[in-house]
Amino acid sequence: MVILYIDMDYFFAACEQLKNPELKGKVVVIGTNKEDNKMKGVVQTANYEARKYGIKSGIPTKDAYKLYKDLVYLEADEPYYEKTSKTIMDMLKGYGFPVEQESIDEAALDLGDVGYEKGIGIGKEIKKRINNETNLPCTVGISFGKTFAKMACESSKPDGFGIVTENEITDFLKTKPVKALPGIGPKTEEKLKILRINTIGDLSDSDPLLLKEKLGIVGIELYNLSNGIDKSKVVEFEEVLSIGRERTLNEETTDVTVIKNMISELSKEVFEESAKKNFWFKDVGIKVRYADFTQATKSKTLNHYSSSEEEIERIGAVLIKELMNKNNKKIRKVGVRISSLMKGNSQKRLIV
DNA sequence: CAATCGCTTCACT
DNA sequence: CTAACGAGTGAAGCGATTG
Repeated sequence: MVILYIDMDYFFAACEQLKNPELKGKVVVIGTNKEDNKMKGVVQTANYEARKYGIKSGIPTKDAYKLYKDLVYLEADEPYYEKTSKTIMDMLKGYGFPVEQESIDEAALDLGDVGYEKGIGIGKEIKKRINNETNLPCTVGISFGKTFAKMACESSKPDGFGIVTENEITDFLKTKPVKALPGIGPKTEEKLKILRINTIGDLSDSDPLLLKEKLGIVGIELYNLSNGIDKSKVVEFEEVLSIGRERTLNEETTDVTVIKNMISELSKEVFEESAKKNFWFKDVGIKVRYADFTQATKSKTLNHYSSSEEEIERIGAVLIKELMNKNNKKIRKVGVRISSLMKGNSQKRLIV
């Protein structure tokens, strides 16, 4: 089995540099927020010039300015990135292998049993075509499992090409920090650190039962990966499980009217997104983040599938009221989400 | 006792 | 150097509830 993993390099920033070549060589940051309240947001993508100064995804924008005061801040131009993404994904699908789109700028191809030699040939060609046809840089990874292909890709960035075979996997993994495994973030890293597990090698030498106890099912998957066992599969049609929108308010507040207005706005956006994709939903949920950064959520399962904007908004209003009655802490951010989705085709109009 | 519900936690970019 | 107060999106996990 040969899996090809393609990941665009600093995708949003690269797209912006394509639109405006004058940005090349400059420190560029795409933020999560609009220009007017950019200091309340975080960095979504930073180009490599920015990364040299320690600016990376997830850090507060105001910290990015501390690291480099003359950076170029840009709002995300999602429609443009989506369009570019589609061009790339369509090209990948043209090869006829199963393709899983992992995100807006990542995809995995299952080349089946073509062997590494042919796989590398196809990978090189794809990389070249992406460079030629979009003028954007990307990195390609090849391995015998999706997760390992992703890791091969990650470790070859930027503008690289990484191959890890069955024979090489043990050496490839053993000295890397556990954080290099997809799915291990700060929290899991910390839990493992307490167990004195710092590298993937440590993980492979650890007791799987202990991992299961401390991390649940995830622990077993990590144990397998650390031992060179990658069960992940390329899934062509990954189904969407939920659609949500959340937004930070201009100022922290306990004002019901302000909150309800935001709920309406978000409900509308969620509805539009679901209508565009032709989804019906059976669950509506809301989320708030208080001024102290603690979070709370509340959700309601309907007794039927719905496709009504009014219903999202109405339930959202009820739920937020229940949440606000419980305490009157200031609210910083609210979110609306629908889940238990079903394609609303004429064929299946299920009333439960 | 398995499926569903309601909610929290976590990992990305 | 470390703790910290930063957005938005989504999936997964888990205990409680229910039929």
